Amino acid sequence: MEASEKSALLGRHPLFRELGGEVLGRLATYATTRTVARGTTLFAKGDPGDCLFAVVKGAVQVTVPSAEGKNAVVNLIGEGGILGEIALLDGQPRTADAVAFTDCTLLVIERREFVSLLKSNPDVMLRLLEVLCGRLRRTTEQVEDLMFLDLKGRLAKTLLRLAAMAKPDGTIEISQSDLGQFVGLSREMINKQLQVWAREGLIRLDRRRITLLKSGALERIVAEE
Amino acid sequence: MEASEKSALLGRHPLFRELGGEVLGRLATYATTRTVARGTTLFAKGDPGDCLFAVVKGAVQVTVPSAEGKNAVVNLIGEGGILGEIALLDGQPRTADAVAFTDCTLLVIERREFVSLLKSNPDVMLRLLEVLCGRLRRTTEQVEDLMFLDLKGRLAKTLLRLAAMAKPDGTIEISQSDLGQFVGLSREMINKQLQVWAREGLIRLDRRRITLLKSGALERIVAEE
DNA sequence: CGCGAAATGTGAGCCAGCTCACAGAACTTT
DNA sequence: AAAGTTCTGTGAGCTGGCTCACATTTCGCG
Repeated sequence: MEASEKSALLGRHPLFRELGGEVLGRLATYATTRTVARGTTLFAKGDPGDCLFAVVKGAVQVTVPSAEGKNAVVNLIGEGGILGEIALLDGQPRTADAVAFTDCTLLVIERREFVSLLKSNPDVMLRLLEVLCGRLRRTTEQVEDLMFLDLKGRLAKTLLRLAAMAKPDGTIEISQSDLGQFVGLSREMINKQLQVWAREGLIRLDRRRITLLKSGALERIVAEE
Repeated sequence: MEASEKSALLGRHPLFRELGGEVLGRLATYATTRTVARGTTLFAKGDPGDCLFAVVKGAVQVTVPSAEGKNAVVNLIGEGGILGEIALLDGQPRTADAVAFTDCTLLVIERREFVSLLKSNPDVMLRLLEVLCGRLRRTTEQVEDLMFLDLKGRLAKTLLRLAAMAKPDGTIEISQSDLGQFVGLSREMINKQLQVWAREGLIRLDRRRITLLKSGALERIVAEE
């Protein structure tokens, strides 16, 4: 990828939006592009965290692994999102695994570069604070959901969230087992609930695809708990 | 409380540690002291967040309320901790309730003051980034725990965490129902498990007090899941 | 001191979500 | 087109944690 292209890509991200052209250019020259296939591990929990990723195309899954091989998805970073900032900032090991959820192209920025950018651009730091606040709100909400919502509520909420990130036609491309990991519930139960909603006409099921037909009804299900 | 006293208190907090005396002094004159009794609500979820709290003495419980009156504790901020920074930073409503867990004395800093401090002191911003990273790690860990640990694991972990915050004699002063809210499980189940551990000699139970006798054993319980 | 409130201890039964165990369907590889 | 592999659909039975319902103890206080 060309430097000017990278520069344009980075500039599109909220974190870097306000940077002047020349700073952006410098950052872009140091950023490397990486293209990976679905399923590729970008980093694993416990690794030293020495770089920041920006998603140019595709989506990356952030998951925490359990002792017994089960994974729980804590976040899905779509186009224009960044990931890996925490370990980068505090120098501690990574808290989670990151795996390409689709084929992806990414920009990788080394710690050294990023830190020096931060030091010379307080605006970026402010932006970063905002990004972290957003993350914290999301994660706190997830704690709430785990404590207070049951299968229906959590599943409905997850579907709505995924739909919001995906194509605007309300179609979600995901296998039901993957969906189970997003929701944090067993594949079988997910399937049973989806069947119910399909019979009620709220959604449409195809292989590796879910189409939301009545999002309003799903929203009501989330709310009523 | 006197200004010099406030100044000293603030200076003790990691967030402000590196500030020069005169900046600290200015901050201190604008900070107001507030003393509240156990159970006082500092703010509620949904409120506009226009101030930052620093805990001088006592501890503050951060909880999220559910529709049906149940509360789940997401954090406990002890002496030297701060709270309320998220809503302050991003201007959104508060994500959670904050209630004095013990009698408390607090310092309250208005948004206006804090933001101007931030702008003129990039060091503080860096510190703040660290604080947020820490919060995010904690919250993510809580998500993990909710997904992967059962009653025993979560209870053991909570006990260890509370013990680490409390007096060094390994004694925790809390009612079992409050403990239930910390762990996110029913008071009855908490009680039954505590009984088991008491019989096994891992802990000692008194009214509103739990004493850890063999923390090692509890740590092992957390680990083996 | 005695009464109400708060905190603890414990059994009984319920139920959401889990696991296990398949069966069929739909892709993909050779 | 045959043989995997990955998905989906579904029943049966188990179980951890919940709720409900009390009994008991301890504390605060008028």
